[in-house]
Parts: sequence; structure tokens; C-alpha cells
Amino acid sequence: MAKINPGKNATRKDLITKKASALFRIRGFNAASMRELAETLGVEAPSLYNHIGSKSELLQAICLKVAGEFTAQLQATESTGLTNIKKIETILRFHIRMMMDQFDEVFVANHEWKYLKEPFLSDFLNQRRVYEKRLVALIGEGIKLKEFRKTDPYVAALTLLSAVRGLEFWHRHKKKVSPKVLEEDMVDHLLKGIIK
Amino acid sequence: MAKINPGKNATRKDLITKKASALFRIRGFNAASMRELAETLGVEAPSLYNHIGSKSELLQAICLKVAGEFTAQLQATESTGLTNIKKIETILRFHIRMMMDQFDEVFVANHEWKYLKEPFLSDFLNQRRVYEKRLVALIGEGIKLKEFRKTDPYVAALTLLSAVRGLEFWHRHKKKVSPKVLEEDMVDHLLKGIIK
DNA sequence: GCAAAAAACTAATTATCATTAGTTTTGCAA
DNA sequence: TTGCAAAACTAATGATAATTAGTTTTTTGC
Repeated sequence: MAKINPGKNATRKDLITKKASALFRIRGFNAASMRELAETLGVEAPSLYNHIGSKSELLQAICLKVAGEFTAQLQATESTGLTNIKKIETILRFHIRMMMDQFDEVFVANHEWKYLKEPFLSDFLNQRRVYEKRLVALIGEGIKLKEFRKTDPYVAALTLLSAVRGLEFWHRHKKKVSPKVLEEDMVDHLLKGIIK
Repeated sequence: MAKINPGKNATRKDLITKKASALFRIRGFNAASMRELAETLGVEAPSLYNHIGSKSELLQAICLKVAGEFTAQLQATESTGLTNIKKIETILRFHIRMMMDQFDEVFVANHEWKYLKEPFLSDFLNQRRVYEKRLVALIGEGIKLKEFRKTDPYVAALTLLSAVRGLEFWHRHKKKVSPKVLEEDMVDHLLKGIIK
């Protein structure tokens, strides 16, 4: 059988991880077999182990990469001098874009993280916890500065995060709504609900 | 070993299904073993088969019961003479209450439905599709009657559904926000963002 | 073209699980 | 108390899956 052909800049490991993202999303981590993953790459299952350490390692790579990107973007946004409204909008748009551009990876990070093994599970959950905390703080500050309506900042943060997460549904409705309309309408809907 | 003790009105099968809901939520359907389920009931795994047909059957019972309740409630709400705003509010509150009162079951229906076997998978997906369609129609009508701001009704429906679904997060934050505050703030947040 | 390294293959191992078969125990009704 | 049906138990089966070992093929750098 021919060797796995990596794209120009991607290693074989990168290619396997990419295919694993799609497979884990569709089948779920546990139900996805290494055999099926190998099949999408045109090789036999044991051949994968020349490139990766284990099935778990694939999940770790996917989840922690996604978590890292969200954390880094929040960090970057916080250190701008924007108003809190603009900061929230920036973050919202980033979430929406990530959902569009790295759908499989984000989906897997959202749904399959529970199958991570320690210490990666704790690492992931910790990053998520801190992320939420900082988002709540941002909203809390906006409320204090009277940029936002006065509501519970936890509920507001939860509502925002949930709504963008629900872009998963959008994947099924691709035909009906264009990415551009989606982004504008959703940002509009969510912000007008919170801005004073 | 002593027999499983069902509550006053519950059959043994009901009790098993209840425990399965919690286990499937925590472990995921595939990772949850019949052995572990049996353990939570204080019996050996094969004993369960005196009461149920299979592991799959448990998932079917959970998912289709939840789907049925949501469909029935939507039906009931549609046939009231309420304004579209009030209808949407009623539906939102029902989602929030279901999340609180039947958390495990709703969570499993939301996350593990993909492991349903045919024909139950098609049945479930069909119910969900129809539910979304009718919700979109309700919002569309509200827009036409100028009760709601003019946005894409698909995006609005998607945003609402996603936000209430995100009440899963709330389970982790129970200590910080009371159910009453949560319900009022979330309804307020979502409606004020959509009402003209 | 040739050697070395990369990456594929086949076959075997080990583990886990859902489920079935066959048997024993339990508890209620008479 | 006794008998029957419900519900438990133990032991076995069959399937699937991740991973390892050992070997062969393919690619690549010279």
C-alpha cells in the first residue's frame, strides 16, 4: 500500500489528527475505531502507530489545541484598550469563526473531552474554568461601567457561550443561512439582548 | 442478593432506566458498561436482562421519552391563543424546567442520540427536525406581526435552542445562581434581544 | 543504483463487554 | 408452610478493539 501522502507543510501525524477529528465528531471517540480511521487514510490500523503513540493521544492533541487557541485569543482581546462591548463582540466573532473554520476540532473538544485521560483531563477542564471566569469578569466590568444591562453576569456568560456553541446546529442548516448572515444576525441578537 | 427495590409506583424497569440515565450522562453511552449500571443497583449485570431487552433499549426509552415530551408541549402551546411572544416565553420556560427536573434524561437525549439504532434514530431525528421547523414558523409569524425584531428566523430559533441547551453548564454552577434567578434572567436576556 | 530510514503489512496478544444458558434463591399468595 | 413466579446468581460465549512484535516494502539522499 502506498504511503500516506501528507500535504505540503503537514506531517503525517497532522494528517492523521485531521482525519481523526472528523471521525471522532461523526462516530464519537469511543465508537470510532482505529481500523476505520486507518481506512480513511488508505492504510491498515497498526500502521498508524508508526506516527502516533495511541488513540488517546489523538484526542489530547485535538482538545488541547482548541483550548489553547481560545485561551490565547481571550488573552489578546483582554489586553486591547477596547470597550467591554467591543471586547465581547470580538470574542463572539472569534467563536463563530472557529466553529466555521475548525468545525470538527471544536466539536470534538466540546463533546468528547470527557474521554481525556489524566492529567490532560484536568488541564483541559482547568483551562475551560479559567476561560469562563475571565469572560464573567469582562461582563461584570461592563455592567459596572453601565455598558450592559444589569443582569447576573454568570447567566449572561452562560447564555453567550451556549448560543455560540449551538452553531453546531448550523452545520445541518448550511443551505439555508449564509455564514455572513449568520455571524451578523447572531452577534446582533446576542448583543442587543445585553447592551443597555 | 436482595431484589431490586422499586419505589412505590415505579417498576423495576423504570428504576433501571433512571439509573441508566445518570450513568449514560456521566460516562457516555458507549463507555458505560452494563456491569457498572448493575453495580449502582446492587446486582450482577446479567440480572438486568430479567427486566430489559438490551442496553440499546434503555437509550431508546430515554431519548424517545424526552423527544415526546417536548413535542407534546410544543403542540399544546401552539394551540393556545397566546401572542407569539408569550408562546416563545412558554416554550423557553418549559425547556429550562425540563433541564432542571430531568437533567440526566435531557442531557442523554441531547448528547447520546447518535448511538440510537434504526428505526429509532430516524424517528428521533425526525421529531427534532419537525420541532425546529415549527419553532422557526412561530418566530417567523411573530416577525410578520411585528412582535419581534426583523432577523433571520432560523438564526433566532437556533440561538434560543442553543442557549437553553447550555443550561447544562449551569449544573456546574448550581451554587452560584439560584434556579429562580436563572430562569428569569435567561428568559429576560433572550427575549429582550429579540422583541422589537 | 544503493543503502538506510521511514512507513507499510500480517499475525498475534490481551482486554473488555454485551448477552445467553442454566441454575438457585427469594418472597408473596394460598 | 408450601409452591410458584419473579428475580437473582455463576459460568460461558462470541465479538470487537487497541496495541505490540516482527517482517517486508517503499521512499529518499547520495
